[in-house]
Amino acid sequence: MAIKLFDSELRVMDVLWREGDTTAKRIAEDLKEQVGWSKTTTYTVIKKCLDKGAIERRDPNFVCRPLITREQAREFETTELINKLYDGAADQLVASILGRRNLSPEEIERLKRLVESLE
Amino acid sequence: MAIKLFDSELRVMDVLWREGDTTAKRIAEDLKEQVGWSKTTTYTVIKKCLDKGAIERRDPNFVCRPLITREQAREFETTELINKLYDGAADQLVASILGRRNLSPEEIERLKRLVESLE
DNA sequence: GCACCCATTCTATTGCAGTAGAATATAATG
DNA sequence: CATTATATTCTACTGCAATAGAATGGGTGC
Repeated sequence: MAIKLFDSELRVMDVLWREGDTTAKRIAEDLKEQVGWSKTTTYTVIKKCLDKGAIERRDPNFVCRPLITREQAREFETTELINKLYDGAADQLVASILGRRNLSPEEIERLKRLVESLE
Repeated sequence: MAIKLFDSELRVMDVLWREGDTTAKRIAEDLKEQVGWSKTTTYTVIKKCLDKGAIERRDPNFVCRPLITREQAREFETTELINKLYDGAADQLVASILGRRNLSPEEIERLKRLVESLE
């Protein structure tokens, strides 16, 4: 399940992740609204997603269903970043973020609890 | 200090981050070795870095010095990722990594201490 | 001061993501 | 059915990152 999704494809996926199974028509309407895409652009990108197995099509009505979860996409992109800039060490990325001090007190609190819950 | 560095540019920067100030000639040699780049490719990319202020040139000898730190580049790219896939919430990214369970016990231990040291 | 070699710049090519218009198929309507 | 409108596909264009060859410049030994 390691598929690179391009930015345009992520836009389509994002609609599906937020709204669940959705007709192509509806996706096109949403993205027209959200990012001004022509509807043919949306259909083209949907096709790319289908071709690479990121979504599947159900008929009638060209209903699109995501086959990749948001978490999978996150993991893929994050791993890519870690390899590109953090020498492949995930904890370096985490350390870097924690060291930035632009986290809110609430975020810190949540993270503390999260880390403690490990193990 | 918010400059987007492309992958090719990051290769040049990486040499500078690892080795410190370095002549263009030497960078070209390194990257020829490491990634098989033609030396003109390296010079072209160095020029891009110069133009966007990521490095500066000292003469004689075309010595390149990085003006952007590795940490700045990391922060930029990481923020980009967070905005693209994590709804702009840094802690979601951290949570996602922590939840992956491909961290070693040592890493977990280090992170625990790190998080606890936050205020 | 000239010829040669290497350093550097200039200019061009390529590949691909992003975008959408033209063409076609399918569904709705009278 | 025939006609129109809408949904869907096909094909093409564009911009730009990546890469490098050709052209130029500058130093060095003779």
